[in-house]
Amino acid sequence: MDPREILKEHIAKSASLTNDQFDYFFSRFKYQSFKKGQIIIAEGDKVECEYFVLDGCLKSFYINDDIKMFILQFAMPTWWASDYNALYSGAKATINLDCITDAEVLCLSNTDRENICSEIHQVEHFFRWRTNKGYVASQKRLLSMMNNDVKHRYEELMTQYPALYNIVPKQLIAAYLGVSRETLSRLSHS
Amino acid sequence: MDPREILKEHIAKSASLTNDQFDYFFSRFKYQSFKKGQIIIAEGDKVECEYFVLDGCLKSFYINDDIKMFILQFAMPTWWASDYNALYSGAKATINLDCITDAEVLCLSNTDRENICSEIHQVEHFFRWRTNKGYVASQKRLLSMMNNDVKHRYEELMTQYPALYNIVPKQLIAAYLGVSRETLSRLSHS
DNA sequence: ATTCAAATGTGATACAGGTCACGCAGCCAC
DNA sequence: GTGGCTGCGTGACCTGTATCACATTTGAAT
Repeated sequence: MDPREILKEHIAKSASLTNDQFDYFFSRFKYQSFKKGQIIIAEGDKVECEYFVLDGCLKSFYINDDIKMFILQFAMPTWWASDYNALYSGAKATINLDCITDAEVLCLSNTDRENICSEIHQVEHFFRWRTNKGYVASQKRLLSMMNNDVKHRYEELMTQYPALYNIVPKQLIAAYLGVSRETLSRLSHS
Repeated sequence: MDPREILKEHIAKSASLTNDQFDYFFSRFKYQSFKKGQIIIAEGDKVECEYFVLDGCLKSFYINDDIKMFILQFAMPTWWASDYNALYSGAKATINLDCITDAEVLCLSNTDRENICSEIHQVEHFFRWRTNKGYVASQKRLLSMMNNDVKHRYEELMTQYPALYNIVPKQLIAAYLGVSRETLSRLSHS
């Protein structure tokens, strides 16, 4: 399916745009493709864009002072990713974004998003709903982190996103669950 | 300061409404006051509203099967609170909301919010930005949970919201940080 | 002022998960 | 092929935090 159709179908789930409105909206996106391992946003960068995944898998993550990685999000097709704190506030990136597999994305700048949001009410509606969903998901994950043990969280993740099992190295799954790779390994084999 | 002015000032930070628009917006809110300990949303309830805090302090929390409490949010004046998952999806509440102190709130129904959002573009803009901020804050807290130890998280919380120290029992602070009250107690005294 | 319940402090013990160390298997480059 | 890199499994040991138990303080209600 071509990028235009993927985005159109995605938007249609929560907002109704006329064809002209959608064309205008779509024209603000820039198609980009990346190779496995390529870095899209690095800590310290100025962040100008957010990314809509068409194909492949990205990860957004934080690296702490002990060089330990914590994964915020695996971004699969039709997911959005960026360092939203940096994007909205204009601060330098603290979050990294890179490619777990080869990937194709549509890229939308913060400026363009804000402009379209104020020009087209339904586009603003769409972004409100998208962020709502993200907010609710983030709270759920926070609760799960506090409430459930590693095994439970692992099974939860695998049930919800079975595709990850084949695509994503176990190390990264561990970094998402917030445990060491050793502990995760011991879980699966006992 | 009266409720109308508190809300007006709050909105003005991220959206510009005409006086007429604001009057219409404000007219959708219902003033309510609660006593310390009163329950606003209980698990299993149908959730119709979200709440804008004028005065006092609320907490939203989850109780797991072992009857352990996890606090999602302390809601201070000008903060919003509800079980947003239930509110948006129509599902029964899984989150509870109650009053740590006597409290005054403005209550807005989901239906009214959606109607005003579609009637007044700037109101939709406001709610998009509010949720953005919540989303970013929630991600920050998730990272802090994964990355920092209890002591660090405690100091972070006290630095950011020193008012909590006097208002909120330590037990509840522990439930927010995701540790036992005993561990938190030992921290402060060593 | 007295009483009772809730909140807090503190000791002893148990255990999940972290850390360090090592070995092995797969895979790409040359 | 062979060297080197990355990912994965596993053993031994250590540490932070939970849990249970009980003492003490605080604060609200009468």
